[in-house]
Amino acid sequence: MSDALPDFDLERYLPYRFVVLSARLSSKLAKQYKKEFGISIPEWRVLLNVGYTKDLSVRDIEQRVSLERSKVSRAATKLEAKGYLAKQVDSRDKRLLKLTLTPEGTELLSKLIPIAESFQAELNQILGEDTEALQLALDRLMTEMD
Amino acid sequence: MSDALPDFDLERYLPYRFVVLSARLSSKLAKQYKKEFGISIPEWRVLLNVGYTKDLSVRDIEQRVSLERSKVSRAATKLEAKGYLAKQVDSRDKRLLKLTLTPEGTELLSKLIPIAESFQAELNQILGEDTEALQLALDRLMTEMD
DNA sequence: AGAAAATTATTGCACATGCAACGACTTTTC
DNA sequence: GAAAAGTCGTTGCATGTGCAATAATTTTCT
Repeated sequence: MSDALPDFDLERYLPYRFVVLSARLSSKLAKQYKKEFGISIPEWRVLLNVGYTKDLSVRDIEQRVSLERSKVSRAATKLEAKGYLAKQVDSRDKRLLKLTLTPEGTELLSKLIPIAESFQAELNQILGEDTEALQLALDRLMTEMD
Repeated sequence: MSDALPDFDLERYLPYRFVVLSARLSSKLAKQYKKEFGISIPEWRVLLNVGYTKDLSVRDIEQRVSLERSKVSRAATKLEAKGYLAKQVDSRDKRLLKLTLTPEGTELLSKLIPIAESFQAELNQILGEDTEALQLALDRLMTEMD
C-alpha cells in the first residue's frame, strides 16, 4: 500500500508532550499575571531574571532563558516604561546594558513570586515522590542538549 | 529592607524549566522541517494528528493538542493548499469538518516521521533508564491539570 | 596604531498569533 | 415547531514574534 504510515506513538513522543504541557502551564500562569498585573510572559521572565541576578545584560538573559534577543529587549523597554526596571550602560563595555529592578519592580516581583510558588506547590503535590526524578531528568536533558 | 525578595529557586521552577526545554526541542525540530519541507510547527502537528487518527475535526485537534482553533484552522487551510490534506463536511453534523490526509500528505508524513523518531531516540539515549520515570511524571501532570 | 572582524542592543518589516465577532448549523427550551 | 442558546470553523484586527539589518562599541590582526 502506498499510503501506509510507519508506526508512531504520538502520546509518548517527548517533544510533543513537553510542548503541550508547557503551553498549558504557561497559559495558566500567564492569564493570572496578565489580568492582575498587566505583565506578559516575556516581561515576567525578564523581571524574574533581573530580580534574582545582579546586573544582567540582554544577552545574558537571552542565553539563560532561551528568550530571543529582541524579545528581551522589548520586554525590558516595556518594563522600563512601567517603571519596574532601569537600564544602565555598562561603564566598562559600553555595548552592554546593566538591567536592575527599581523598588517598584522589586515590589511587583515580590507579589508575583507567591503565585509562582503556590503553582509549584500544586505541581509537587501532583507529582509527589516523583518530583525529584523529574527534576533530574530535566537536568539531564538541559545539559545534554548543547 | 523594602527591596528584599522572597527566596525563589528559578532553576528548579517547573513551569519555567518546561518552557525553556520545550522551546529548545521544538525549535530544533522546526528548523529541519521548515528548511527541508516548508512545514511550520502547527502544520506539522496537524499533519501528525490527522495522519494517525481518522476523520478528526478542527475542534478535536484543538482539544488533543492544545492548539488554538484558529491556528488549527489556518494550518489546515495551508496544508490543503499544498495538497497534503483534504477537508470534507461531516454529513451528519454539517458544522463539523472531517480532515484527512491526501496520498501526498501521507507520503510527506512518512518522510517526517523518521526524523521525529531519531530525535526521540536521541532523547532516550540521554535519559537512559530514567525515560520511563519521566513519561510517568508527564502522564500524571497531563491528567491532573484539568 | 589602524583596518577588519566580532559583539551588543535596538528596530523595521513581514509574518504569526490570540481573541472576539461572525455565519452556518444543531440542540435545547418553552 | 419556533425561538433561544449553544457549537463549529473561519476571518478581521490589533498585537506579538523572528529574522535580518543597523549603529555603536570592542576585539583581533597585521
